[in-house]
Amino acid sequence: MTLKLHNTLTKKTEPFVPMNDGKVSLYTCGPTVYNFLHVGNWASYIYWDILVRTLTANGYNVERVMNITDVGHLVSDADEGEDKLEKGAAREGKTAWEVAEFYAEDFLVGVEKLGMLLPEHIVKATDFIPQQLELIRILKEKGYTYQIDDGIYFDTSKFSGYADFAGLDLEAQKAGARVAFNVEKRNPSDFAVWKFTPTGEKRDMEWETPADLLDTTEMPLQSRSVVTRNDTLEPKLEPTPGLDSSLERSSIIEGNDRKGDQKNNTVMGFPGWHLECSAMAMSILGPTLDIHTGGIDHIPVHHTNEIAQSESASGKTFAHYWLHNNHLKVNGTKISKSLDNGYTLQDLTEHGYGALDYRMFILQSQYNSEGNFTFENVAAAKNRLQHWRDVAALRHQTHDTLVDDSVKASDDKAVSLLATSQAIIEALNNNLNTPDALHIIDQAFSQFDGKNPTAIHQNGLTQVLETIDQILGLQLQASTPDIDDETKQLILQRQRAREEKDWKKSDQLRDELLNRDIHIRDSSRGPIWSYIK
RNA sequence: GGCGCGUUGGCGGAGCGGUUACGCAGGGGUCUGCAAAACCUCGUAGACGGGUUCGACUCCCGUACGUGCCUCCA
Repeated sequence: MTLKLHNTLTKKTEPFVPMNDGKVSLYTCGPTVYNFLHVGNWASYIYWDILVRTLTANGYNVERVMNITDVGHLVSDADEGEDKLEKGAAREGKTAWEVAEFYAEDFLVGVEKLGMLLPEHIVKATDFIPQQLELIRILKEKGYTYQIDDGIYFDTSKFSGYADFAGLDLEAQKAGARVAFNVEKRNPSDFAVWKFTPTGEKRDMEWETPADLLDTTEMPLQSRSVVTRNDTLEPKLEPTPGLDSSLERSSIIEGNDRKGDQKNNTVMGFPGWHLECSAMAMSILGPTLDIHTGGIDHIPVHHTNEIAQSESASGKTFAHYWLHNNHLKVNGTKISKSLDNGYTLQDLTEHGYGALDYRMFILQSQYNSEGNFTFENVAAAKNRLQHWRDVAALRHQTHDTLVDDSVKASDDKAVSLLATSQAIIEALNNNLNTPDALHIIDQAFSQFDGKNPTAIHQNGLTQVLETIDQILGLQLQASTPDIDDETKQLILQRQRAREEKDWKKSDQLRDELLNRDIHIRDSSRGPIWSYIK
């Protein structure tokens, strides 16, 4: 069966056909590194890791870019409010650069713990400032941008079909809007590609705005207050006449270290959040991508804007396939700061769950369905994974001096296991149906339950484990190493004691094995060991 | 207020217009030195009301509830 994926662009599940045979270019919206990632963030990256592994299993050579947003992502996706990085810096008494580095590092640690493959390119927004400025330059030359007091904006009315991707009803949204928007914007949906550093504010992260990007006729009046319209509860914020003068405001802050900048007519600024993804994706992978992935929340704003600015600049389709993961809920409700339910990997550890237990939990739902995180549900996943590890440990116990693998090859188990690997891939080819893949594995593993380990075809089992580890990344083999010779001796000694009906000694030895985290169960055909975890 | 999505057994969660999903948890039984495991077995899911159909959990409409975005939180 060929790979089928649900494409947000066409709103259909359709066969995946890449631009170039055997090659796939993929862009994944990465984290904004201003805090620890929570379970919902991680879910997204686990699903896209499965996507990459599935593409690879289908024979594709995947080139993937993931960004790390370390500048410009404002508290609101709509370019209002504070910069998340600068806010994080203030909170922790560090610079934005330090905050970004710390959480970017933590992200990579999490990626490893969760058994994810590293993208070919992990890139920071701050390392692609020239490319972002170049993209603005192209958009400006083509007439898609305009400048207002606080930045350079993209005029969404000039990109026909702006509302199509997300199925937006712009008029209805406008009418229903309950908050202020920057009244200088030509359209409520217009977004900043470059924001000027507000007067009086010293940012850790800011860059010189190239002169050719600025409107020469009307230099940005940095210090003018942003006029906002607010038609709800807040009092009207009408600009006070007289105070709305840039010169007056500027003079108030003359004493700061930006005085020199002013003299040179240098305008400092920083990129808009949407810009970085387009700039990095296109500069590394070219103007058109095979697949672009991200969270479902990005459809109406971030990805809509990415498409608008990318396609306006290049004149080409930005991405053929758009995949979106649904959100994970926690205890039946959404993850939000105010509820303090954004559990981190550290929280999981404190509750006794490992990263791979969490990975298993995530795989139990399909990426485009709404999952529900509870510790009870993670416990269920942990038990399932533990069972799989017990099966994986059987591969160390399949030796039988009288019956080797070649004899067992006639056993039907080997054959059915071979089909299992293919069945797993086919389940994933059906729009990454991970729950179905898990079901197939359970079915295959149920063959081993109650079987004498020496009857198991070792190569067959090892091959299936390899497939599972490759495609689902659950590290079944790495987490179940063979036991050492000394421990094996203890097991043999215990067997002898049991044969002599020396129950006291055999129980003692069992306790000693428990101390080594090895659990023994006495099957009708001899002892079977497994790991305690 | 506007736009959208969802509702499957104790919990999680798929496929499918007519045949067991599966997992976790739980009940009963067999086996066993004990323990554990294993094996057998049980619970008779599809929010509610209509419609289409020979037949619907699966398609259509409505109602209720939940939830998401538009607005600060992925």
